[in-house]
Amino acid sequence: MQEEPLQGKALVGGKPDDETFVDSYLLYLLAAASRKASEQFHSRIRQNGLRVPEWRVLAGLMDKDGAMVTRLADIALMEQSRLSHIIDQMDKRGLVTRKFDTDDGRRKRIFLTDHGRQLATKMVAEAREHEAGLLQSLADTDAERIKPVLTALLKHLNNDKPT
Amino acid sequence: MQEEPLQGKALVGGKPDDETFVDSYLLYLLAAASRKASEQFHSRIRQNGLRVPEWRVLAGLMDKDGAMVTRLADIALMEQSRLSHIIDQMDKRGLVTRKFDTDDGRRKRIFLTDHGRQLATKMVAEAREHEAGLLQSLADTDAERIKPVLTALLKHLNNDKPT
DNA sequence: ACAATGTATATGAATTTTCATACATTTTTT
DNA sequence: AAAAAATGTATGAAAATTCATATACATTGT
Repeated sequence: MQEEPLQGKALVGGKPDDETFVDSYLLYLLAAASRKASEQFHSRIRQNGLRVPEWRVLAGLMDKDGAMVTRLADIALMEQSRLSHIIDQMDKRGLVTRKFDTDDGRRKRIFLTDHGRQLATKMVAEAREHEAGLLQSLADTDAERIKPVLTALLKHLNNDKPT
Repeated sequence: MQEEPLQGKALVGGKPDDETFVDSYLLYLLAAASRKASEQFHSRIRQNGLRVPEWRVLAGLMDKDGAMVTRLADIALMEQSRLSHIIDQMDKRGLVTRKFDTDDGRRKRIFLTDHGRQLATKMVAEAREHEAGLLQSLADTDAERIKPVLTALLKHLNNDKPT
């Protein structure tokens, strides 16, 4: 927690583009694009009394209602134990419910409640609306081609699964 | 925390593709691509005794050593207060150091220490290496075109700054 | 020159997230 | 058919992150 004096603007500031790292680093571009693109919508999520991970769970369940925990965690881009905690809370709030899987006693399957589905439906509509605006503002841009590119990347990433 | 019986595979599983939401939702694709693409490298980061946000700080400083806190938080994709906490820890570990800005007494500027720069340099090398592998495995794929597309998207996102 | 307003960072309590592991069940091996 | 290994979920303590706000300095308007 030391504090030294000296050093001002002088030393700081831009390098020539060919010396920068992050701006041309794929994983950074992905993370940055995701964060910056999502910022606005994330605040809409909060305005609806949800946190981002909860929204991801709702959205995931809209596509795969009754998903098992592990699968849902994968879809919702979070760790299993975190999902368990979040399900606890969403269950208490009456948004989702757990049911035993008939075939495999280890599994629980997560379902939207009526209330949950109602909220999810509303949010999906907002999401689509927001996305439309985003995509429209992208028209006539390179970024326009982004969806197929991301889809291809994801497909690729899901194949030769990690080390 | 209720647990009901019944319900198995029967109700679960895939909808036709045109009914799914997340798989065609831009913000989801971005978040998923980012997470899945980064997974492997993130474990490398931890193997080097860093957490992901710390790596982002190091990487950011490689490009903009002496950045002010707010700017660095933006680069490192995190909130200002979080960065402050992280700087505390990195400072204690001797990776970075705070210096007063001569021109504006409110500002602090963050610099890599020698040790920090050494580690950052090593990690950047690893990152580039890892990225090369990723890009290579992408060759002859749509995803190949991803960088320019993301760059365009980011540029766009940074212009008409949020509402 | 002085309020008033705005900006930059730090701080600490509250909340969220992670990490390691426990527990229950299923699958595989012998 | 046991035993061993693997899988699915939950749990709780530890650690990280957020949120609201304090503090300090800068800028603006009068």
